[in-house]
Amino acid sequence: MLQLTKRTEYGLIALVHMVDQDGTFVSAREISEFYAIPRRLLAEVLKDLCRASLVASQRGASGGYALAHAADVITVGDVVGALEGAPTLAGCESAGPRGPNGASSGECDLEPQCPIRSPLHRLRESIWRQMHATSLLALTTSTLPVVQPRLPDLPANAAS
Amino acid sequence: MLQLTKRTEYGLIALVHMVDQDGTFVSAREISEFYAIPRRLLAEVLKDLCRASLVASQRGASGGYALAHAADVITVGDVVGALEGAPTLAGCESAGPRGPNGASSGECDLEPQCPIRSPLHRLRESIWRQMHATSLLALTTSTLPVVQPRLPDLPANAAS
DNA sequence: CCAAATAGCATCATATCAGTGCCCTATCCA
DNA sequence: TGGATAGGGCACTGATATGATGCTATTTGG
Repeated sequence: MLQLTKRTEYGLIALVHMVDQDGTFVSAREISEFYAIPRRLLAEVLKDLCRASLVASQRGASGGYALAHAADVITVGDVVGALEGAPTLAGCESAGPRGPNGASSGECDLEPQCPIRSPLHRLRESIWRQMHATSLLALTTSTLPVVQPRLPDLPANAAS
Repeated sequence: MLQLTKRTEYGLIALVHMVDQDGTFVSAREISEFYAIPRRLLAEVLKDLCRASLVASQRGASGGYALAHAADVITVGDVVGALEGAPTLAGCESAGPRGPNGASSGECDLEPQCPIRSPLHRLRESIWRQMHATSLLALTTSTLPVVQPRLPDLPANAAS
């Protein structure tokens, strides 16, 4: 559906929240109450982020979570990858190992040949790159561009 | 889940197939057999593409579908928009009308404030732009770059 | 008239996801 | 030392979207 899951959304919000509380451990309950996010669900998300070493956890009373790295190091791509895996766009490219030329060597479910596998690969990687070029710091400082390199203007041939 | 639906995948394949059969009407059955795509599902997809004026349909025997525009005019963004609507990334930005500055004026489900709405908007629009910059022609000529400007290299911290 | 093909609608099955509950372990503090 | 707080792990349920199919009507060419 080309949409981030609620889990990723919650994870991003929590991480951005931690950017402000620099260094201090924040409890999942505090975040969940502040943003009206279901407690347990947010806890699951933060746990996954902890497993991915994006946040550090502190158990026990007055414990909580804090960023494991600097805010300009953690990227949206990291969060997405940790919470929902790398995007695939088409089912073709699910797990096919890619050769040195970047073309997928994996099979496509659609036979005898899938005409969109390779180009969709590049589109996906482009999106993936953008997400990895967007840091938490960029999310907090809304005035800064999210993606460093400028992208081409929207072509006029967009029918939509 | 940040993944195109099967419907979009099938639609793209069908459209690319039509690029080769330039002008000639191709039946849904032919395409479905050639690529082993479920007949009925492909028919539904093509019907939606016809409603979106991306393809022209010819009813009756020896009928079928053909591109309604040139292959370099129809873009992946058009197909995605027609088959699954514009991507939203976060639930925040579902249908909020955007002001002249590009910032969403819509409400976010998460209160009192959603810290990721605006930046995610830009990310989404960037992805959206890429899709609209990728034409069917670019999908067929795999040797050409899908997106014009080069993007930064993928960081090594990509999970999975 | 018949066969082929689209148009439209309704339906079923399934995978994913959102959300919750229960129990355990760890830590702080009185 | 015990209680309260907070994370860790797991399993489970319900909702939603999607994949896939079936049936019927309508159109068109031979």
